[in-house]
Amino acid sequence: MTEQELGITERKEHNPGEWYAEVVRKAGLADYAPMGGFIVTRPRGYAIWERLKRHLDGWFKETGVDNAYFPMFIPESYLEREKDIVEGFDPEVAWVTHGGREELDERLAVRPTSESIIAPFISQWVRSHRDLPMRVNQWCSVVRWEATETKPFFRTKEFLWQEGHTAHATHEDAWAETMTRLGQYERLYEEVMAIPGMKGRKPEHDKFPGAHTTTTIEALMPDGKSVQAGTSHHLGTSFAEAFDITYTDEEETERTAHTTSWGLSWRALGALIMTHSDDQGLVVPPALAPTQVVVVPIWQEDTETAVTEYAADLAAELDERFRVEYDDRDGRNPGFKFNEHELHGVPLRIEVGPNEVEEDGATLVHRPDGENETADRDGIADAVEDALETVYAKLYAAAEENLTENVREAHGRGEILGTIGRHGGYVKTGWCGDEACEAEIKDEIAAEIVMLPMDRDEEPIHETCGVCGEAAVETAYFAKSY
RNA sequence: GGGAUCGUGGGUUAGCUUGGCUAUACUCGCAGCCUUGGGUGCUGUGGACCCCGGUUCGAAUCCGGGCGAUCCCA
Repeated sequence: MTEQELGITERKEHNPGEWYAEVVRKAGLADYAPMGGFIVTRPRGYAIWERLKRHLDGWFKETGVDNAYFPMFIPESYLEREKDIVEGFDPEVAWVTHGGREELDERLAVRPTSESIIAPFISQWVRSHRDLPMRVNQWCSVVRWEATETKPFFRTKEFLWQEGHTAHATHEDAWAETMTRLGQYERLYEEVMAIPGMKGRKPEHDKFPGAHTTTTIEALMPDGKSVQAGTSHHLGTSFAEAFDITYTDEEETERTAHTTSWGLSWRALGALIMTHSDDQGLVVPPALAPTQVVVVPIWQEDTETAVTEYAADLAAELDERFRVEYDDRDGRNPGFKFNEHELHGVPLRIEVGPNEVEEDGATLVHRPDGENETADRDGIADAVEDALETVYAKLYAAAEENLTENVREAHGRGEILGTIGRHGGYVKTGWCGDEACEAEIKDEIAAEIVMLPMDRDEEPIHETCGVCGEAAVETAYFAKSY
């Protein structure tokens, strides 16, 4: 009874939607805001976002990206300069029409994305080929007034993200940039979040408005749905033309630049929660956990002094290398503390009682599976380091297994529908390139083409389209998605 | 886009069919006591009927609308 009130009551396997909502609330990550579709990100949730951000931002800076900040409002006339952007985002733009009591002469869009406010400045800043490549990134929030249902972190009307915008001399340079950023997103997912991803292209009809190519990294959730985990767009020259981003080359000829943009949002948090967490609550890989290690002292009246001194000393030593919490709260028994730290997703728990003091050791317990190990007091920090690596490895292995077991091949309408319906996951099949063939699957089972192979010239796995039977031009990956 | 379920202290909830006294219980917070190998016990105390309108002598309960949440289908 008590357990049901404080902990997670829904089972991940039976009711993933409700389970997810419970983890988000009870692990203290977010609350619902008074306006539908908005959330309040609580310190525990924001701390994870900050760590994600720190990793990615570091890699950006190492690879020539500078941070900047642009206004959150975009004049309507700016937004209209690239017609695809207008059409693509029109239904979900929030507008500011008044400043105080005064109606504005020109209404202002709350940025749904910032190409149209950043590009005009890149245009001013780029004069010669020596100014290229030009790279700016901003960490900010954007607003998209989605009509669809919202879910904390996965889909909210306002969300936090980073958006990078670059200009390059050649198509090839821009392509290299696009792939560099996609690679960094993949690295973030794999190394930091312990989630394997698959890289690919979006089909024509699902590209970013106006883009030459939209690339994506997709991650598979345990309920069989795919998440677009990050995107990187080669924008070609359409934005440069619309916003006049030109440069003078070595021969003093004026040329149009090639631009890119790329973004990763707090949807990554949603994917993280959904992937690793369980019926006990949140599970977070060590690299992201606000608290990596919790030390819980366990004593009886006559052992109190010995145990607490030993445990406090141990915690202090570990604190030099890890993010450590020493949980010496009075009036809470160990069981309570264990449950609470499991709910909060602390990757490693260290139990210290009379037995450990006696043996000059410590008991290390892994969050993902409750596995115990004993470590010597000497060299405890190295043992903790190893244990944290083991925790990461366990999480990655489980996620990787889920992915590899859920990429299947199918051919023919019934087989595609049946395979997705029965197992979820990805189904690859030949595709003729016609959107209508995707629509046919989508209408039936709400699965769509989430990805095409990165290499345009790759031979399709089947000679004919899995839906209509015409000649296939490429391989399509169908999946249900968030 | 269509359908279903739901909204009561911070959390979980009883009461609603058949309108009626100070709105139930657990948990939680605070003060104090107790003390620890998987959600310990005791005392005191704090805190709620999603919003607007309607019916009525009287609405948490009935009716209408709105907002919000979850799930299923397209």
